[in-house]
Amino acid sequence: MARTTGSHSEITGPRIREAALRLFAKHGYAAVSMRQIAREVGVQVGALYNYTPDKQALLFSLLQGHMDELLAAWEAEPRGADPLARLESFVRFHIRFNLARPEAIFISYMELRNLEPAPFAAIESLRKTYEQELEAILAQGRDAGVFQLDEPRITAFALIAMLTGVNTWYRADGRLSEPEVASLYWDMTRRAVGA
Amino acid sequence: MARTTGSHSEITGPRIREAALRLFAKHGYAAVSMRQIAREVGVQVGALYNYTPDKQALLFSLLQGHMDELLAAWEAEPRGADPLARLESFVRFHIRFNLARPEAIFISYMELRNLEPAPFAAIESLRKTYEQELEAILAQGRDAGVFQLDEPRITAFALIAMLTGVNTWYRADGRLSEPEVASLYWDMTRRAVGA
DNA sequence: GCTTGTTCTGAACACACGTTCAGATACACA
DNA sequence: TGTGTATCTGAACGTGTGTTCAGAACAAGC
Repeated sequence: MARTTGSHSEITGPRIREAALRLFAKHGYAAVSMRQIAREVGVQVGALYNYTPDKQALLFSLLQGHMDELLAAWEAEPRGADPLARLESFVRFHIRFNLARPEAIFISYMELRNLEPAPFAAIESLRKTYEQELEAILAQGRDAGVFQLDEPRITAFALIAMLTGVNTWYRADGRLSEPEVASLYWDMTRRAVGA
Repeated sequence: MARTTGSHSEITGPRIREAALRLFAKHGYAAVSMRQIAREVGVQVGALYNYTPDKQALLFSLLQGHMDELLAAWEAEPRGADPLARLESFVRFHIRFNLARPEAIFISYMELRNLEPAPFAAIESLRKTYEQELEAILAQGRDAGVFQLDEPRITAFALIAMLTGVNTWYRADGRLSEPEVASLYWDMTRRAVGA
């Protein structure tokens, strides 16, 4: 009754994060207990506190990790030559990235209110950075005369909401493949911005 | 220490529902306790159980009430003569209705997972009915040759997600009025469906 | 003024919560 | 093989949870 055989922080740490992510996404942060997470990992509650100072820090860490990954992945994405190509890149990237991480996306949109003001502001700032990437593409396209829109920021909000909505209905074993879905959304996007 | 002066079910009942709606929207269903709701109403916990058999039934009642109201309001909306006019009606109705009830909209999208399977299915069915209203308009417009789209259902999902997103950023004291916002979204919608 | 039904209080129930910590065991390295 | 560190257990802490219910005070109609 103490350290168990085969126990390693490089194993237990990620397993805790994965279990927390899955449970938070399924039941909601407030509805999930630390004991539930521990049970999923196969460990006693106390052991969790070797990996997080408290429950909220665990949520924050998941959210921040996700946002960092999102921004890094977009940064690494090859960007198109012109605004139209860049917009298409964004649309396809957003759908591909989101469909690969439905749980992280879910908690990023649902559990922000469970953060204290300071952590909340930190995540909000990262999200804003991402939104501004799209907003910049839209503004450039408008200035270049390829997009017809008056409000780049609001258009960005509208498009991101539309694209993120894919996660609510898409099923990997459904009728349409992910690239097909991306093409459908790209068509709507292109038309919505008047290109 | 018993029935208090001026106490009436026609007064306390709605106040409980309003307090629950506000608190659920702000903190989430699981994070709100029955004692918190009671405190907001100015009553002891036990009194709540004159109005709901349990906590989850209170949530379900709020969700169902909201969906019924939504469907009834759309039913009462004057419908346009052709698919294009009907689509514009839908867009403006959706934005107007949602912006008037941000809290109900919020919990309708966030707290479904806190319902047991049967109540969940009941709400999902109502939501589906609403989505099919839009889907029907889109299919009619496509058949009439006024809309260019291949997938009415997916287009409906995309548009509803886009329109509902207004609630995440709109502020009544902001730069744009509600009708201005509705017109912006109507422009995007019209173009997205190729009309 | 009395009676009947409505509405609420106050206390209690059993259980779950997040968090802490001393002690015990396994691992890593000398 | 022995020593120090990393990791986990088991138990406990105080507090909060949803829910129940007997009894008390009010409202309404006669």
